[in-house]
Amino acid sequence: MTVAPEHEPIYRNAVDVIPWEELEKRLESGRPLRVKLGIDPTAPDIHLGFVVVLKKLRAFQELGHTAVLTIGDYTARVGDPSGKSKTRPVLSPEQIEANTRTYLEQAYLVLDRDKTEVRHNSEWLAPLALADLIRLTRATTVARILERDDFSKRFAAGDAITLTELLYPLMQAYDSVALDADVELGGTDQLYNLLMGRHVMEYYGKTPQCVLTTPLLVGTDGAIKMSKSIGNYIGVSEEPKDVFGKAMSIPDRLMGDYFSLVLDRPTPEGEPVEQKRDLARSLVRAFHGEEAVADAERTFDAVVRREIPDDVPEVEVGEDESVWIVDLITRAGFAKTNGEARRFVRGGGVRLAGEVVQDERLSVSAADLEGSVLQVGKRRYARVVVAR
RNA sequence: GGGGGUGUGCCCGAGUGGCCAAAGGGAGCAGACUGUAAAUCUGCCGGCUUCGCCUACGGAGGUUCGAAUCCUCCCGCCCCCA
Repeated sequence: MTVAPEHEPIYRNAVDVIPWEELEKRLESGRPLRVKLGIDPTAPDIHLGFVVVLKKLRAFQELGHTAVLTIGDYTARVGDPSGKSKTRPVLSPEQIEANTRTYLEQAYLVLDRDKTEVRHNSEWLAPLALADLIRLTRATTVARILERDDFSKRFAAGDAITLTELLYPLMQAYDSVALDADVELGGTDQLYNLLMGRHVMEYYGKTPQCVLTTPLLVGTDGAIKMSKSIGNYIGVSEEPKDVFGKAMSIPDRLMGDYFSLVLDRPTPEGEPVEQKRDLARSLVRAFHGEEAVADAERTFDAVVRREIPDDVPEVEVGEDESVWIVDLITRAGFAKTNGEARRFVRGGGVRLAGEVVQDERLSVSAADLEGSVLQVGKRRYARVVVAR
């Protein structure tokens, strides 16, 4: 069996396609496939790492298939205890709903709204009775669950694994049963869960879904996969200037990944800096439109040249105050504690009106401060305004 | 149900009565260099208007002039047996 050329966008960059012959057969059948992608509404924003798999879903849509975006509202309510011993805070229905809303809005930056079916897994998980759950648990065995890499590692390391966590793959798999998924997409870290979907569908007498995984995008730190909690992410709804700046801070060696996985085009020829500018512009364009590009780039250049950007945030001081420099830094939100602010000054990282502040005890009257720009570190600025 | 182990700063991890705000490493932040890259070097890295004070070594008590270090109880986690 060979792959039809028009299906190339489906397979491009895919890591696992299981079983590919079956997927090919279904693609060939001419019927619109139900392509499932699950998202957990645990954080309010989508970042580039998720865009990778969204793009893949989009590729299916382009070929006329149905994207089934599955919101894990029920699973979010239970609270996924994955990762170490900390139980994640259980989200309230309101938070979940709010997250879902922004999620969808952002997802439609990539997806075709008209070919997207949005479902919530509370729809079928909430009504499950204990007997139903027990039936579901019989679909697999402890050994099978534990063979999964992260579980086996944690088990071997003697870390805690809650029963809820063990149930997670089953719940996700049950989503596929309820949705009659033809294909389920996910990052490579989802492979196990996706395969569980196949297994459980079969157990319920359904035709097992095909599974396709996409690579995990490494974050801006160049070290590990992009994640909100690590802070190495670029969010699709971030300010254009931040998207641009963060893109410029990605290590050179990741250019190829970003072009191919996020922008879906080959890395252009040229110097690394130029490639990166291209990337930065393209990202801003994709999420904020062409008109935001020039401005973001201008701001970036100004910051690099250590000029003061046009739109600096303001710090307010009282009319008659004499303001201590350390306090000013904290008030501007550049330091969480006075101690931290003090350290910035000691380290020579603070400028006021262009002058490096030498003495952490410096105090300046509000009148003298008015209009001056406070700079902390290389690229954080605030303009002092007097409240009257 | 029984037995054993363990709990240190963002993370890992030393420390077993004073010299401990606590070694070392990682992460992070700031500075130099630069392309908001990589590598390297330097400094900082509990709080406080800081030559001092306060809070801290799972929690609560206790012993002591003095405890992260010793004792008691409690809690969490892990392992083994049942």
